Amino acid sequence: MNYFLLGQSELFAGIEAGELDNLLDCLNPVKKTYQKGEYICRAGEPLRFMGFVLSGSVNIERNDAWGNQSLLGRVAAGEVFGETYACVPGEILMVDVAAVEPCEILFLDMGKLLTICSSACGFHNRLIQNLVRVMAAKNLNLSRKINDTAPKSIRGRLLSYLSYQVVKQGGYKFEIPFNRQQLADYLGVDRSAMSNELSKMQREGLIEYRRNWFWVKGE
Amino acid sequence: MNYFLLGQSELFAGIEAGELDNLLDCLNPVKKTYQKGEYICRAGEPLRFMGFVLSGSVNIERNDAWGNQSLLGRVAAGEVFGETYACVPGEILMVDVAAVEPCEILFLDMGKLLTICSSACGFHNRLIQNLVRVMAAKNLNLSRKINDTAPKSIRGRLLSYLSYQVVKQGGYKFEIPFNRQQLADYLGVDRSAMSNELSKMQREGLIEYRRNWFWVKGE
DNA sequence: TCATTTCCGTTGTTTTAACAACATACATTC
DNA sequence: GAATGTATGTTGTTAAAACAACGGAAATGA
Repeated sequence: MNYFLLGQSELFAGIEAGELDNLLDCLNPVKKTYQKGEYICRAGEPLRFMGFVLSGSVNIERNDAWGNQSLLGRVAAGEVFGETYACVPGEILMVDVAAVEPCEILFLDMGKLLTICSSACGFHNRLIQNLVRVMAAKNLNLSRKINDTAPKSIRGRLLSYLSYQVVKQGGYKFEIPFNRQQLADYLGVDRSAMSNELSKMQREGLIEYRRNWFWVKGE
Repeated sequence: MNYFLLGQSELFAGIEAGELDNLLDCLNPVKKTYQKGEYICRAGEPLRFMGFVLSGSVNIERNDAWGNQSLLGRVAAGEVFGETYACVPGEILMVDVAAVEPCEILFLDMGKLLTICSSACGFHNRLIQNLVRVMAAKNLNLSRKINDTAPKSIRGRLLSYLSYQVVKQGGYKFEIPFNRQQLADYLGVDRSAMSNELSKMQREGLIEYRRNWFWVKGE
């Protein structure tokens, strides 16, 4: 097990390496590996475990009955997915989870995780607090996506997304983690129309960009 | 304090009346009252406490700089709001919280809530598990809103919303909790255009409706 | 019951984004 | 470095939603 990654992760933050063994014994996780492009979970299935990405990264996607795809987010190594569904018994997955690259996933039983196991593993409490923070952060990401898609115009959505990137990345020049098609999916707009709008915004001097690098011009 | 409501709520579910006193002593909550239309929290503020609605109900709204309003949801008595923000120190509110009617709010300190207080209040663990489930449920609601606004067409959004109501309310005839303007805000579309689309769908025999009552016709 | 207000549906116009099709730039591989 | 494939940008057309304005129905309150 990669203890360094675990220690670095949000979920296991603040738990000492010595305690991790106890904790993992208590949680009894299952490790699985996946190929690039392989589906880890499919919409419609129930989910009893939460997933912790040990290596690689996964996409959270929604593919509706008519073939429209919407990229909801990406989960990198050290991050988790499915914790929400795993908390609500009987709830079925609304999204697909797919491996972007080869990856290893650690599946954690939510029932065991939420049950304090007497004194055997002293850091169990800490784990739960971390989980709550992780869920809160994820919640905020969802809220952010809602904000970014709330404006009716493509420009409004782009400005919402880019403004937040300025704050998040702490500067007016930054790199975004999406290509055009993915950004368009995230914002719920047509790619070419979005490219068009980006061009206009650049001509008007609002922004400059080159591939994935953006420069938002002042206030 | 209304112990009956507390016992009925998700957050305090499974905690006996006798234990509630200990628990509340430990949490040391603050109670405030608000008038109809009054803002309980404003976007841009940080939030150190989570809110528990003792009576009345509140709207979660987003009002952007250009005056566009988007209704994100409603929180009724016995439900909570702001728990996400309260979990992430330094995070500022992206939304406004407004009283729909006169209401009483109990503010709970998240720091105290997440810290297990030795053996004094035995149901503290239960409270935390409840909180996690509440956050998960809220998370799913956000996901649902994202799903409902993912389709590009008004009809697609309506079908997404109505299909879920069928599942949620367990039947093809149901009442929705929004008026037309609020539903349009929730779906992120124009009210009159939505009315128009509803008419079309009724003419085509997909649905029937009368005010807030809807009847979704078959599969 | 009447007056007032709020809510809902309809229509026509305008704006905007989706869509399709193509051109160009970039990256990758051999 | 040539060839291929992928990503991005551009343009014109079409479809759809936003918008504005209004009429009528239903709820509300005196």
